[in-house]
Amino acid sequence: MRRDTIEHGSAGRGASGTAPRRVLLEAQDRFISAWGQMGATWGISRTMAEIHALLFITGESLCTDDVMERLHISRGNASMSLRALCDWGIVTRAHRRGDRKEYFEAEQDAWSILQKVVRERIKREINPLLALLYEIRELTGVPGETERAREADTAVSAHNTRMDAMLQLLRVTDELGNKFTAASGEQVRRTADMLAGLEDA
Amino acid sequence: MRRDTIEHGSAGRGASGTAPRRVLLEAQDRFISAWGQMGATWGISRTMAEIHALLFITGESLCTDDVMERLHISRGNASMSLRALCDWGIVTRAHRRGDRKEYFEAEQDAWSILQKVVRERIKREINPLLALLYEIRELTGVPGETERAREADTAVSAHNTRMDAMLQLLRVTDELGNKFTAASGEQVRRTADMLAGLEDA
DNA sequence: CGTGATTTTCAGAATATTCTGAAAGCATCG
DNA sequence: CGATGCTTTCAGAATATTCTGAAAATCACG
Repeated sequence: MRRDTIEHGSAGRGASGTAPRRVLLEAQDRFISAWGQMGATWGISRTMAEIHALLFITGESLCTDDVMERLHISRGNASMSLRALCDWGIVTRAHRRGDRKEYFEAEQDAWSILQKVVRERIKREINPLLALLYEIRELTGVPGETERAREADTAVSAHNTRMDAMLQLLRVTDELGNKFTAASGEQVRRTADMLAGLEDA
Repeated sequence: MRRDTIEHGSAGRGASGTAPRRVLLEAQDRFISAWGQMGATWGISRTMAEIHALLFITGESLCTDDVMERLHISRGNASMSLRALCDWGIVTRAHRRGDRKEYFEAEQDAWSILQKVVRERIKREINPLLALLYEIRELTGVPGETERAREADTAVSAHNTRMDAMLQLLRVTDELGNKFTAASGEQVRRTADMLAGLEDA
């Protein structure tokens, strides 16, 4: 994919912003790239991650055209990606009085972003997987019952052991995720500070 | 992508296996599909995840041809994917005396698989991202120093606050991941059992 | 309603990823 | 060595994903 770096410089005209401003724009661009890259490796479309990065790092509410211009993407792409970000709950729609346009802003609390992403991924990916695995597990005997006939079959019983181990792992992961996403901002903040402290020790 | 379900049935000939065996094969196939699907949504190629699922759920050591046949994939694909799984540390090469072929087997402990995947993803994805973000953070002032000129600039200082929040989140995540991947099997098992218990409460 | 501004949708184009198969590489054995 | 059996590599094909742009839908307001 083509990814051109934007020149926020003095190229051309002299009045293109003060030095701190140029540095800020450059830092934003690099943040956007880094975030986009990360999104891509975790199964989120790069553009979606970039739009999110843009809204987060500028902290402003931007309209579709702002996003299109800054990221060089089409209207359709911007529209669809923004909607998806809203569905994930990490971007919200906003309006300005006397302006028909719709503006978007990103959740500004980093931990809250993570909570929302985790919540959504559990709901969309872990839970359906768990349901499937339970279904598959039952093909080879109900876990509770001790089925004589099947317990005798070494292959089946080994299979069941493996399935049960995987199910436990997913259940625990699911539960841990639920605990985390249910935590209040205060709880998360205190825990994070504690863990951040540990790391220096 | 085309994904055909394999018929492990009595179709055609009568001697195609006992009933438990057919059920086992069906359960394996469905596990493989589910696992492949999950891999795909988490940024791992579907085939790689499927091969891993196959090796895990059968518990056997299989050679390249076994994998090719069961999953209907080409030799090249099988070879590359198996190598990648070995690089991730969740599949190991094995040999049988009097046989030149190479066999592969999957780590059988589910928690250990997760530990290895987490370790690798931290190393490959979180750490480089952290490095990038530190670099970007320094464009707008060194965190420690109180730079008068820049502190005055509201936009820059808000930017720095956001960057610092994101950096803290990633540092804590990284550290948590390291703690988890460093835990012994015994520690993990005890913790998991504890958490599994909590969930029923 | 009618008009103009804005947003959404979606077929087809562009791009990126994954897969194949045949050729090249590498051991091991006779 | 040279043949044999197995593995790896990689260019090009197949497939999946993402993006575009223009048409259709929606909306706000007179």
